[in-house]
Amino acid sequence: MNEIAAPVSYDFAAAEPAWQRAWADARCFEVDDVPDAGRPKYYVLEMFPYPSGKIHMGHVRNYTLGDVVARYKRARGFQVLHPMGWDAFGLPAENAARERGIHPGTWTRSNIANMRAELQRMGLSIDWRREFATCDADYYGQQQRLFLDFLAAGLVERRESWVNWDPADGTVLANEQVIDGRGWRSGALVEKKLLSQWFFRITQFAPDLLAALDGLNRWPERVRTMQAKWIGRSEGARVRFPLDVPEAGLSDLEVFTTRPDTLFGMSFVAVAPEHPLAASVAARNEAAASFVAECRRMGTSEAAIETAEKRGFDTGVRVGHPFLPGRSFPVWIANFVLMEYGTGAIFGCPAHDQRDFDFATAYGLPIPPVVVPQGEDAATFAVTDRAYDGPGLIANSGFLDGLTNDAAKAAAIRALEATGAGNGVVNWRLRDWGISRQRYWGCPIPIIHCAACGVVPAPLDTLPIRLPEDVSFDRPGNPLDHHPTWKHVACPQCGGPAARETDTFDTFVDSSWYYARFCSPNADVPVTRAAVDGWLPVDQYIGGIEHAILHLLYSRFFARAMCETGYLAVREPFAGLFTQGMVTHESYRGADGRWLYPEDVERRPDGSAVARHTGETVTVGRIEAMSKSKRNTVDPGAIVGRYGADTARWFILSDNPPERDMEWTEAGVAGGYRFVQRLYRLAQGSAGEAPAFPESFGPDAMALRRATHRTIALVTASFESFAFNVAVARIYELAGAIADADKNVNDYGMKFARREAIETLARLVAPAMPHLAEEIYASLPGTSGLVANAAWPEADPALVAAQSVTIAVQVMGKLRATIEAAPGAPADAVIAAAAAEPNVARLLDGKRVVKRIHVPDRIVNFVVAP
RNA sequence: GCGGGUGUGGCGAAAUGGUAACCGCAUCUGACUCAAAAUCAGACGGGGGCAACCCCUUGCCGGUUCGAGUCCGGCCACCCGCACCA
Repeated sequence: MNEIAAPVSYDFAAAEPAWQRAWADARCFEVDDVPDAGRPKYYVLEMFPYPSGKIHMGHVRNYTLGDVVARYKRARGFQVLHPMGWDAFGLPAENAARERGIHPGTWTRSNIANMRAELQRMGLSIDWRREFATCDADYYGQQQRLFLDFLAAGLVERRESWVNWDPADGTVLANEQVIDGRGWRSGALVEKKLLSQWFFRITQFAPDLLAALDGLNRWPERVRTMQAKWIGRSEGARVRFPLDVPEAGLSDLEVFTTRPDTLFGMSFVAVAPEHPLAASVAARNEAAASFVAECRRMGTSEAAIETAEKRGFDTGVRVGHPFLPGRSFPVWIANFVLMEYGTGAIFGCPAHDQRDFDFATAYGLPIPPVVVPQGEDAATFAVTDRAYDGPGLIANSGFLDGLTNDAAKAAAIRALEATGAGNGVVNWRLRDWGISRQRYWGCPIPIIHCAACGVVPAPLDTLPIRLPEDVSFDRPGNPLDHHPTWKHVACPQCGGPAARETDTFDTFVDSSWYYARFCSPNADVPVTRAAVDGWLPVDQYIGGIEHAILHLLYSRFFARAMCETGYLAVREPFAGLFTQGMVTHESYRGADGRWLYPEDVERRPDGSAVARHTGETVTVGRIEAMSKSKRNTVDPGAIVGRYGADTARWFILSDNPPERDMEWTEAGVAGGYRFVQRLYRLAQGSAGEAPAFPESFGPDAMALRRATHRTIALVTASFESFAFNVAVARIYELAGAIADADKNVNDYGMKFARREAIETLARLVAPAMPHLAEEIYASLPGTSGLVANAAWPEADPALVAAQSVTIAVQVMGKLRATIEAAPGAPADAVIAAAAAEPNVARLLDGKRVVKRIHVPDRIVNFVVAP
């Protein structure tokens, strides 16, 4: 990094804190819990941060984007709710406690203090009075109350279930937190384990969560697609196959299929290793038991990676077939059948399903074809190399013969329903949300377990159930569980000895309703109706794409659940969603292969790089997302210290479109810094006197005024569409136009035009560079108050309208000349002028013009005969 | 495999179906300076031509259109998400 050696005219280090104080003193960004009915509201929210200790560039980008929107909307006359808080529960605090003996609360509070100061240095327009952390008892106590209301409303249930067990963290993970068979945080291989767990019944809302995606037209298409796939609706049938001999207390085996049209092509039935029937067989058959145990070891991990090999175990159990009386089929345990999907059992139709085909081939099972593609003969068609899963006519299928797939599906379902052997159903991929975590640093689940009364909700007047402070992390497992006294309480029902639930909520619960709490953060109920009715939904939510599924789906569920329990009227919490790209940087490695921080590397003009202190040669690696492991991070604090917050914000906005990944470069920041200084210097030229509106303007002054008003219109349009980089380009142009004008006459009209341009510039850059904007605005004569409270500039339509337009002249679609014309000039005159252009006339000479295209103020195109 | 996205100068990029490359970064040249930095001015997709001008160029091939970066069809590459979902 190069030091800025030049004499600095704008002292951002003094100005930025001063303006931040001025905004705080004027309470510019504070709004009421209940918005004014008379003014439009706008709720801007960025995903709140986990208090890891320091902000990173991803935060800077996220909060800069949100702040620009908030300040812009405020200038446009909206009352803007723009809050900030902390997603403060979670495992890192416990890790810090184990590793360094710091209490998780102490660690978290000190991180929050640090990060709050860093965010405040960015000059964000936040109503800090609304700040809270999810580890505040005021917050998580209300969350406990929500849970109890959800429980009473039938939205929560407790059940035994196979869970994903993270042996490294000693906790349960949701399916969504298992990535490639590994814990999303620890990276440890996940095992299957049977535990009693609390579940939010999110599947109740599956149809609504899917259908409502259509209405979220201010969400990125890909996020909606990801959610739709995650919810995973599929139409099919449940089919019951009678067991020849009852097994596991079952007289039949239930299967889900989307292909009831291929029921006559059945070759076998297969159940998941976790299926009760598999357990029952394993109980009396050692070989089956060892197969099941092997599958469990593989868990979701190896299986996901080694997708190829299909393995199974023939249980010896046999089932009948609803359409084929007298026939019987084998029941296998198969490693590719998922207990979590459908009924945990399938019927195998190898001819028309590739997985079943692979399995049947491996174990020598029959492959009877029942769907005949067009052009094939039912008598001779056979499936040999791979399954045929395309369309065709049904054959070898009794009453279904000759039907199309769709007709056969319907007919098969009718037949199943008539005999009671099955029925048509819609199946969902979405699973209920398991929320129990065996951890200390989370919100305690407000439940008491009594030997006599069973599961008893904690009485409302005992909330919040606070975490105990005196906990030890000197042994593995959950400190709440081995706390000497905390969990021992009297049963609220019978008064006998009972124990608190020692599990805490998944931290995704904490972040599923914080947007609602921000509306009335100090209420002694979870939310107050007038506040949430006034402010929700969030008009613009901004954050990373990594939360496209989990956090957003859970929040959508919570809004629905809070509607059902009377807290909200809004079922969709986020009307608009913007997903920003990542911040990337070059990575560097020393000769010995270790990663180097950018601040320790010097780029040479020839493109090579050396270590700043040792001079050793450095290899420049890929440009990738900033990460601690690659050490390609840049500390926002250092950047703000060296260049100021406005420069950092400006560079972030100017570099590229915000939804794309941006590359953080030293040259880019330095460029932003130069513009900050340039703007400041330009503004000095209009200090000192306040010109009144002149009687007339010279041509140069008029040109500058037109540039000013055109810029207002263009920047406004760009802001509306999140095209901040385009807005920046237009602002650069206006700055250039002022500098150009300074070379010309400086009459009275020009003085006015120049001052108007400078003031406009200050207001236009205010959302992006709020401190500099105030500094400039205050230096101009005739201004008063803060830009933060000023209205957005209005473009004068008369000055925006072009005085003359450049019309492209084409011959046969190729550009041959341009002409100037008055806007709206009649077609005849424009075409005549175009034809008179020497270059055009030359090309038209001797040719027959068959068509003259004229698009007003745009283009003339002559089409000539060949 | 399925779904989504992206592909334009050295780089980040711009462009209601209507002058492709605005603006910035980097680079080069000039002014200022003893000198450098900063600042200011200019050049900057490729090729041809003394010039006027001409040709080529938005991943590739084709189509629609007076006109395509933009719309349609088919490929290629890369990125992201999901993935034994029955």
